[in-house]
Amino acid sequence: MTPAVSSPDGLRADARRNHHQVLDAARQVVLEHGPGVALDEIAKAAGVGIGTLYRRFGDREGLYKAVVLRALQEARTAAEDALAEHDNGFDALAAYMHAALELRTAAVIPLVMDRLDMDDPELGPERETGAAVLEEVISRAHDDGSLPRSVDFADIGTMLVRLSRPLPGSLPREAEAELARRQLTLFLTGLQHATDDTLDSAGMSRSELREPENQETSAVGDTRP
Amino acid sequence: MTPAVSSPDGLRADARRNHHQVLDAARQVVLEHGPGVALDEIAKAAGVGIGTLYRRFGDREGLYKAVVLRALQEARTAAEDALAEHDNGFDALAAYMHAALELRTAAVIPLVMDRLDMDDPELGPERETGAAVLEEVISRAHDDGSLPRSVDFADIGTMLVRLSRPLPGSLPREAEAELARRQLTLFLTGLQHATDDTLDSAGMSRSELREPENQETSAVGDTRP
Amino acid sequence: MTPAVSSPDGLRADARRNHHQVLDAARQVVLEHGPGVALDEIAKAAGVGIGTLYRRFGDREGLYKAVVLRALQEARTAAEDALAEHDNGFDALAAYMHAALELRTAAVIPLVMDRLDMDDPELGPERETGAAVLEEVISRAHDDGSLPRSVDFADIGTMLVRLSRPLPGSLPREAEAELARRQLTLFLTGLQHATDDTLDSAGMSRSELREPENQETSAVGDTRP
Amino acid sequence: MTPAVSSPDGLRADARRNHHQVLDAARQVVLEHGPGVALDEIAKAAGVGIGTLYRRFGDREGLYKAVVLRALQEARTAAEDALAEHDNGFDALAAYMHAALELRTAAVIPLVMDRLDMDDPELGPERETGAAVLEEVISRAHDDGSLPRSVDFADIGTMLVRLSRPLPGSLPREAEAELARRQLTLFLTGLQHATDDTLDSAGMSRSELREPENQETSAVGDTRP
DNA sequence: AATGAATGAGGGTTCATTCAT
DNA sequence: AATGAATGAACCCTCATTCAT
Repeated sequence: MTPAVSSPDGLRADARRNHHQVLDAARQVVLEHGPGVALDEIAKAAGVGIGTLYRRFGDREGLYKAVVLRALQEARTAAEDALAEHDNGFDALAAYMHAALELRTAAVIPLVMDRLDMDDPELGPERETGAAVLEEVISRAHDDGSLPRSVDFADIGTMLVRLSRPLPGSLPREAEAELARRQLTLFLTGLQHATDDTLDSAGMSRSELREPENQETSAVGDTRP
Repeated sequence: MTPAVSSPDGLRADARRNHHQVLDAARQVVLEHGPGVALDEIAKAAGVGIGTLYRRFGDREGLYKAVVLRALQEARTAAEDALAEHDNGFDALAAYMHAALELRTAAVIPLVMDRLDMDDPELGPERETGAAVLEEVISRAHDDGSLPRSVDFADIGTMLVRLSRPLPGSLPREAEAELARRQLTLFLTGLQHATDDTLDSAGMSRSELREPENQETSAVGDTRP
Repeated sequence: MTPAVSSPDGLRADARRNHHQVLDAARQVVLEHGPGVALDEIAKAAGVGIGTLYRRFGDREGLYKAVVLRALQEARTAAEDALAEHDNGFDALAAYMHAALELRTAAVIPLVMDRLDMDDPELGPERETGAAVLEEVISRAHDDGSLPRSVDFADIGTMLVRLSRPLPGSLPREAEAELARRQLTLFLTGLQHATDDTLDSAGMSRSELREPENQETSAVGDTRP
Repeated sequence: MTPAVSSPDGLRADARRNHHQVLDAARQVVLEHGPGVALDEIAKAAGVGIGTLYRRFGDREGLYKAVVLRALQEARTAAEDALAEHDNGFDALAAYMHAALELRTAAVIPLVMDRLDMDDPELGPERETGAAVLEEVISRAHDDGSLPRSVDFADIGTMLVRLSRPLPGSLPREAEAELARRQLTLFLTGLQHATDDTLDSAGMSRSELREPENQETSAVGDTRP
C-alpha cells in the first residue's frame, strides 16, 4: 500500500507528530545540505528511525512530494491574499512576488523540483491551482494596464524560481535574503517601466512553458539520488 | 607530481588533445547532468579511460577547476571588450551582462563553484581579475551617473549567476536562453530606472560579498559527489 | 556515530552474532592472506554483506582494532596466569612466552599492527596493560637473578613478535608452530646462559622501544591497502 | 622475448647503468615502503621511466627476482668467507649468521620472497647453492661437536629470516639493526648451550623444510600485488 | 632503447532501500 | 507502528601493465 503522503489525518497521535517532524526536518536539512543529502540525516534530524521515514513517505521522491505540497499550499494562500488586498494589478503582483520570496519554505521547491514528477496526480493539481492563481494576478495587471502584455507568465514565474534558489557559496542567511529582495525590487522596477517595445521576442504563457515544442532540451539537474 | 590542471602546453600531442576533449566533455556533461555526475560518464563522453581523466586532473575538483578557469578567462575577455566598445557606463554594463549570459560556457561556473576552493592559487587570481573588471564596469556607470550608487556589485554579479543557471525542468535550450535574455532585459530596465530611493537597504560591495561577517550561513548546495 | 568497535553488548541478537562472525573471519582470513586482503573477502567469509562490515567497524582500521583488542586481552590473561603459577622469574617468563606463542590469535597482532594507531584511546590502554604485565614478568626475573639485567624488554618483546609472524613460504601449520616453539626454546636457552657480558650494547626498555629519539626510521611495512 | 633479468652484461652502457640504478632503487624503496609499493615509485627513485623498468624486468616479479638474485650471491660469498676464516664449526656458523644479518641487502629477501616462485630456473639454483653452503657450515659444526645434531637446518635458516625482517612499527634504522644483533647473539648463546635434550622434537633438514608432506598449510603473505 | 601517456580492473566506501526484530 | 541492522549497487580512486611516440 502506497503511503498516504499528503494526509496524516487518520493516524495515531504519535504517528501524526512524526509526520510533521519529518517534514520540518526535511525542509531544514535540504536547505542546509542540498537535495542530495542522505536520508539518514533527515531521519536523525527528525528524531525518528530511517524505517519510519520510509514507512511514512515511501522513498525520497515521496518525501519531497510532501514537502513541496505544503510549500505550494502556502504559496497559493499568499497569492490569494495578494489579490484580496490590492486593487491595482501591479501592486498585487509585487505583493505576491515579495510574499512568495519571503516564504522561506518556497525555497525548497526549486531545489527539489527536478527530482519530482510534477505531473503526479497529487502534485499536478496543486501546482496547477498555484499557477492558476499567479496567472490570475498577472492577467489582472495586464488588464488594468499596469503591466505590459509582452511580459508573460514565464518571465514572472521563473524569475521567482531564480530568486528563491540559494546562491552557491555561503552568504549569511539574512544577507542572502536581503539580496534577493533587492533584486526582486529591481526586477519589479523593470516591469513597471517596461513597455511593449522593451522586449523584442514573444513571451511564454503558462501552457507554452509547460509544454514546449519539444526539441533538444537543455536538461540540467543532478544525478540521482 | 600534481597534474598541470591549467596548462596542457608541454604535453605530447595526443595528451594535449585528450586534455581538451575532457574539458569539453566535462562542460557538456555537467551542464546536462549536473555537478554530481559520475566521472566515468565524463570520461566516456570524452572518449578516454577514467584513468586518463584522473591522471590529467587529479580528481573532480581538479577537473572542475580547469573548466572554471577557461570559463573565467572567456568572461574576462567579454568584460574588456564591453569596456572598449562603449563610452556610456550603463551601455557597457548592459553589453557585458548580455555577453556573459550568451557565453554558454559561463553557465557551468555556478553549477560547479561550490565544489571548489575559490581561493585556490590558480583560481583566485583569475577570479579576482574577472571580478575586478566587472567592478570597473560598474564604477564607470556609477561615475557617469548612469547607474545609481545604491546598486552595488553583489546585485549585478549574483543576478548574472541566477540568470546563467539552468532552470529545473526541461525547456528547449533556445527557449531557456531566450527567457534568460528577456529577464536580463527587464532587470536592466529596472537598473536604468532605479534611483537611490528604489532600494532601501545598503548594497554589498565585492569585498562584502566575499567576506561576510560570518554568521550562520544559509549554506546550500549538494552533498559531496 | 562511530561504530562501537569493542563492545557489541547493546546490540540486537543478530547484530551481536554478526559482530563475532566478522571478527573471527577477519582473524582467519588475515592469517591466511595477509593484512592487505580485500575486505570483501572477509565479509564473505563471515557470511555478511560488505556494508555490514563497514557499519560495524567503520573501516579496515576499525576492524583490525577490534581484532587486536581481543588478542591483547587474551595475551594479558596469559601473562597474569604465568605470574600466578610460577615463583621463579625465569620460569614465569618462559611460561609466558610459550603461552603467547601458542595463542595462535596473537599472531595477527604484528601482521596488522602497522595499520593501527597504537596510541588510540581504546587500544593504547590495553596495550599498555599488556606491556606492563610483561614488564613485571621481566622485572621479577631480573630481581631474583634468573635473567641478566642486560637483557631488556625489547629483546623479549620483539622476539615474540618475530616468532609469532608466519614465515613466508608455506609450511604446514603444525610444522610452522613446532619450528617456532623450538626456536623459542633455543632463545630461552640463550637467555638462561646469558651473562651481563654476553651483550655488549645497552638494551632498550619499554619506553625506549616506544619512543626512540626519532631519527630516520627503517620504516617498513606495506603500502596502504 | 623475456628480459634477461639477471645479466645486464651485453647491454649498452646507459642501459647497464639503468639496470643497476633500478636494482638499487628497488632495494631501497622496498625496504622503506614495503613490497607493495607502487612500481612508479621505484622507477622515480631510480630516475628512469616506468617503461624502462618494465622493459628491463618484465614485471614486479621479474624485478624482485633480480633483487633477490643479487642478495643471494652476496649471502653465498659471506658463507664461503666464514668457512674459509674459521676452523671451529660453531665459530663459522656464528660468523656467517652475523654476516648475513649485517648484509642489509639480505633484508629484502624475506620481504619479497612470497611474491616469487623460488623454484624458478634462475632463482632455484642460486638459492640451492646458497642453502648448500649454509648446510655445509652446519654440517661442519655438527661434525666437530660444536653444535648438537638436534639443531637442524630449519632452526638456523628461518631464524635468519625472522631476524632479517623489519619489525612493524618504526624504530630508527640503527636501533633495529642493533636489536637484531643482540637477539642473534642470544640465540647463538642458546645454540652453544643446547644439548640433544634441549629440544624434544625432531628438527627439519633442508629437504624437509622445502618439501613438507603437504597438509593444510598456514599460508600467509599478502594479497597481490 | 627510453619515455611517459592511456587503460581498466580492483578495492574502498557510501547510502538508498528492504526487512527482521 | 517504529526501529535500526543488513544489503549491495554505484561511485571514487589507484596502480599494474601496455603501447604510441
